Amino acid sequence: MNNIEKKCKEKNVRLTDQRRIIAKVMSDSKEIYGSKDHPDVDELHKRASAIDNKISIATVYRTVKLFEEAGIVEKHDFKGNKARYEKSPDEHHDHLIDINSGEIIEFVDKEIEELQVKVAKKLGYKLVDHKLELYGSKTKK
Amino acid sequence: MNNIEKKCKEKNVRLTDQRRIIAKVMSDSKEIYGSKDHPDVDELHKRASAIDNKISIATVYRTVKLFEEAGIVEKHDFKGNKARYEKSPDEHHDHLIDINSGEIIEFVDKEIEELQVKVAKKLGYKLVDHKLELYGSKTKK
DNA sequence: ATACTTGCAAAAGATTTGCCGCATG
DNA sequence: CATGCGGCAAATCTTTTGCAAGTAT
Repeated sequence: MNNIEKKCKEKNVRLTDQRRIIAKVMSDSKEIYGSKDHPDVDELHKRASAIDNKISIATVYRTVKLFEEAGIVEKHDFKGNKARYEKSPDEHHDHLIDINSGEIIEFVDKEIEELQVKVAKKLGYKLVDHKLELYGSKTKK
Repeated sequence: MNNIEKKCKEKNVRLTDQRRIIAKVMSDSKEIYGSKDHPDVDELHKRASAIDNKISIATVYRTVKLFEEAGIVEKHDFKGNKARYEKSPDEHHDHLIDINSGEIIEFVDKEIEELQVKVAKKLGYKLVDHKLELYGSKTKK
């Protein structure tokens, strides 16, 4: 039983064949495709279809939304196009997107995290969520 | 002649009646609606229509895209919904969005800015662009 | 048994585009 | 005059939804 299935149990999200498949596809995502992998719904549907070819894209949409609301996966709206998903990481991280290759690098910077809280507080707010995306091009060395 | 019109001249963006109207609406945006104002295309169309009621929404779409590509306005994809626009500020800033009221507060934090460059460099990248959005709720005092 | 899920196709919401007459430089 | 622009409606793309039938607990 993968991580996502466990979380479904915890959160009382009913498991079905389709959801199990989508859970598996998302759980496997990184191992198979590397750290750059943040699939969109189409891609998830493709991968899920390889396991069960009658799964519909509507179900994929419904399932990622369900998982997102349960805090099981994270949705990202990187520049421009469709939403992309990754399973909720154990520790939070942000993303650097290679503007040439599209590759996504995950990173954490404690200092930046702390400063965000501080900035919000200074403005009279409690920080609830944040989004930090860096866009860059590889330094030719 | 407003700021946006000036920039159009500079960048050789041809001015037309419609574009002048949209430029004016965006230039006025802050003065009229306050710092929270980051209108979406519908809203821009509404405001433009008040000046010239035959302006079409397709033109608004085409114009904001044109302005964006010329670096004259900035496009934001805040959580979830449609794109919102503001005229390119003289100095860059980021946004804190009040998750209850939708109000948008602009801020700059030099330290965070510098850390971003540093993080990118550490990962082997030159920082080209970034997006930082804080989502928070007002601290009850 | 009952409430929740799924697949399908249709609908919806946002944005883009083809065409053709019209304006701008 | 030549090139580019604007209006309209149709097209596209992504995501959501109504419905009838099937499934999980």
